[in-house]
Amino acid sequence: MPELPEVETVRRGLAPVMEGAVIAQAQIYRPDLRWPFPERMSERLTGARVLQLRRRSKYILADLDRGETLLVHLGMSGRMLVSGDPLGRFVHDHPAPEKHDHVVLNMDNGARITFNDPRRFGAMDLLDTATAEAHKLLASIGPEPLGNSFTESHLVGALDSRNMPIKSALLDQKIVAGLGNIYVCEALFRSGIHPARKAGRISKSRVETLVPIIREVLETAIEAGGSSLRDFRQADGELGYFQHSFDVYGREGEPCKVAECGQTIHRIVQSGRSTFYCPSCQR
DNA sequence: AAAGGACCCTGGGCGC
DNA sequence: TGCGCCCAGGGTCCTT
Repeated sequence: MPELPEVETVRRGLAPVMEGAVIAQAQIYRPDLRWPFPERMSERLTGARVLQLRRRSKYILADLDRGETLLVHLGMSGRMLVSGDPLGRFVHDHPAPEKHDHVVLNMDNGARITFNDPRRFGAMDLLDTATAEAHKLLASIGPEPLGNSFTESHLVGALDSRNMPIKSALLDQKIVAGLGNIYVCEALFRSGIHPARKAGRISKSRVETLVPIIREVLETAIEAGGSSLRDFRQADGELGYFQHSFDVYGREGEPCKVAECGQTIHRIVQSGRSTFYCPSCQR
């Protein structure tokens, strides 16, 4: 479910009920997701105050007041559901977990955050806050696309002499953080670049156009996701995803949205994943 | 070092 | 109603 905009939407949904609150009790219903949970995770979380929620790429980072940071990745199907009564009294009841509920954080303000993930490609870990960026999962991730270090010169340099298709290159988190299958397709469509084109053989000026386009695609998606947050129970970001209408993603056989184009959207498979594009608009 | 494929896991949709 | 197949927003690991 989550690319950068959806993860940011989840972070924004969780922040009001988690930041400043204490994890009164952490319930762990299985020993692992993608990897085993860290040692004594429940004890290390229970009683900790959440200082702030951050995001790095598709990871949510919850800095705790004990020098540790909870790292959360949603994988393909992970959700963080908010329930309970965050503005009311402490909720002591512990309803039976629903299917695929793996971790529940009962906050001292009455909010309950449930991590639900059917496919279990998600992950959780606890890291030292001071060295969080050096953590194995974060160390080699490229620049944040909405940050200052994602520049035209960075992207030109990162793609230079790369032999892989531009589609695969933009999915590579070392080149730029946070993009996934949907928004890569959308960004390539808007830039007019064919997804199979070799990354290193695209002209400098065309690569440069990708930078503002990627920013725009992500920012627009975040704004759309934000509108689904009015009901905080939908902090999982799902509405932000598919209520959005994409130009190409998932539109195989449907008409290109460019006026007068007349082509239909095509689907190809690149490194095992679907790519949607307009063969007329993208060269 | 770089590129491509298998693999992790569950569930939904489809054709038969 | 069941079965088998394909597909899905992510990422790591292994092989060339």
